Amino acid sequence: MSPSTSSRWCPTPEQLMILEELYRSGIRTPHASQIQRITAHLSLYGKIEGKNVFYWFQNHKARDRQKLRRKLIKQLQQQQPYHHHHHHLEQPQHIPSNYHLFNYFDHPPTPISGEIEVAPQVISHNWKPEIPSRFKMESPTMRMCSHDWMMSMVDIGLPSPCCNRPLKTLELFPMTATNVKEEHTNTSSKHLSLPTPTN
Amino acid sequence: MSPSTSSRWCPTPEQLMILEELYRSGIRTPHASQIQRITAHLSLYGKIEGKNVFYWFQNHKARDRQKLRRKLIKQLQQQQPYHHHHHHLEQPQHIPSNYHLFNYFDHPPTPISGEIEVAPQVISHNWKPEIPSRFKMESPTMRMCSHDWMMSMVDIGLPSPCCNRPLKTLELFPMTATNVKEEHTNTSSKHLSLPTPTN
DNA sequence: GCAAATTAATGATTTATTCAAG
DNA sequence: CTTGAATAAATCATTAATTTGC
Repeated sequence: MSPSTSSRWCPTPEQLMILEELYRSGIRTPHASQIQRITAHLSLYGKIEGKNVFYWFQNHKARDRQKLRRKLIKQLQQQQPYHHHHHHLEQPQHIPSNYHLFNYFDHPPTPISGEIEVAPQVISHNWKPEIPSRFKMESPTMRMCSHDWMMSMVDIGLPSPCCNRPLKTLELFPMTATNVKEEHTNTSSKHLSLPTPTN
Repeated sequence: MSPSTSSRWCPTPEQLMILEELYRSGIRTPHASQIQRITAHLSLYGKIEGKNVFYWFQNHKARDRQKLRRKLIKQLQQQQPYHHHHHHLEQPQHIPSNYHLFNYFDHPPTPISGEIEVAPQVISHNWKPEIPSRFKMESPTMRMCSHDWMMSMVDIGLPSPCCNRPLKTLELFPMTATNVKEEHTNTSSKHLSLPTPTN
């Protein structure tokens, strides 16, 4: 392939440095006007289009998050193997039956005073956990498979027919493989591409 | 930090996933019986109490709404940053934030009326992605030095005046409207590494 | 040293999900 | 109930790094 007909943008070191500096400064998903300016200034250092800037931030953010997610999963899995579920654990710890009153009062006894709790949000998106086999089907409360359990919960939660969302089959529990389905090696479909791009 | 010394609940990935699945399925404010059951099942995966479940739903719902609200406000506000200092390269072209969608909207302009067109996915693999000319930048003439320019970009990107540098430990305020507060790894660049000057 | 072969990074696309407006 | 807008996740595809045999 001729170098003049490169099919995708190849950032120059200066462009990359500036993009990373912007990212480091907090920009994650720039909008149209920002993309426009960034593109204009980065074009001083080489050929670039707005879509390149857009894609760069998308990918960088996603892969940053992916990295962090993987790190956290590893940490959490190595930290505590979570002993229990031995005997009568199906007794939950002391739910005062006035919990429903919280819904009315909406004032927790220990007020979370405005600050943002980070922990759930950090790892709040999809990820594929790896459940050791000893956690699979042992406890008496796990007789129901979790999909069924979830369905029953949703059933209770939605007595009125307001949410008929199809509830696409999300894999809550990976079946057997201890594979965190990342690192997808792209040896799957390597058919040759068309020879002459119309550039 | 050891989990035994942790003063607050730290959800395991399994717990978090199940909670999010329940949330996605429509549960927003579970009542006492639901909380009880959810807690019972989640306790298979780690230490948890009913109040954790309760608070999780409260917080998740609130932050979901907050995120949406801020996103909408932001994207409305970012339509007018055009009265900055000097803008002789400002083009009236409107770059939407979703560049990728333009492949759908743009390339098959329905040449044949009255016939169902072939689904774009069928032919999209060998499609030569060329952004229409209205997205292409003209050669910029702005010569602001990159530091000042970067600051202005960050200014736009950060409506909150409190964070203009990466906080290493904990970030209480979201920098952009829609991001999840993950921390970045600064060493992702292979071509250049910036020695983090602003400290 | 060098290319061919292989692997890792990353740019570019597609798909799915969300909320809310119509 | 449908659709629009936005974007995150997943995937595809190409380039760069690197490994390997010579």
